[in-house]
Amino acid sequence: MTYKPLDDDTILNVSQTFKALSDPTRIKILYLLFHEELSVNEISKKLNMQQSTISHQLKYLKQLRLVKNRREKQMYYYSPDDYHVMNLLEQTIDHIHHTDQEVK
Amino acid sequence: MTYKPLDDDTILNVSQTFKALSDPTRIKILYLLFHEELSVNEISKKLNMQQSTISHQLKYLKQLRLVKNRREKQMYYYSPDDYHVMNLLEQTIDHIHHTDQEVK
DNA sequence: TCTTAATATGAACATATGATCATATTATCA
DNA sequence: TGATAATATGATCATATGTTCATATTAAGA
Repeated sequence: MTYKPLDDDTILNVSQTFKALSDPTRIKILYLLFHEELSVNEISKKLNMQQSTISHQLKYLKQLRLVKNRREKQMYYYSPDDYHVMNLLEQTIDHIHHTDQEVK
Repeated sequence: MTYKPLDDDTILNVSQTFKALSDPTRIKILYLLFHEELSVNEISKKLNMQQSTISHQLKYLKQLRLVKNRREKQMYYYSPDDYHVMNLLEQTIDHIHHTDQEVK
């Protein structure tokens, strides 16, 4: 494999992708959405967190196009919108589950 | 696929893994080491960054066991130590390279 | 139209983070 | 042993980040 320096755009793009997955709240949200489409209120109830917190994080995830939403009456239903990133998350969860936990 | 809430340890572990990959400097270091074993000085010269900065980040990566080192005379040679994480990085770089860059 | 439900938004704040500077540590070799 | 090379470390600082609070926005239904 030949070495080719990464350009700045790529590095920024990669770091943003991983940063999106580096926060516990965002991980929980994505993991929920992985299994079912949910409204903001449903997410905040399931995670027992403030509606505002969830809304802010959903906005963050939407800006990065990791989730999308659709309106139904007064509610917005969110769902994943990036197969590759969801795959990274799934892989990593699986890997950790299959690895001895006492890393410390 | 059945839904099973993530336990706190797993979430922390996952977030730490992605956080390690969320910083441009750490990405550059890991990408260099992906191709060859290097000393601290060599890394700092290749990246044109301060020795102290590199040393701090290597310590961070070593604590997470993403890199290891071996001594040779006064020098420490660093190399990757986590196949799964290096794989995540490689996958993501490849994916971004194969995706249209004009995201925004 | 008034009220309520659902969501979004902006300011504020505390904490986390990454780089830098100065200096310490360690080993090598003359 | 004294000087030098390579690396590590700790303090400091500016910026980034995540949450909260209060409030705005929007749509639906009585």
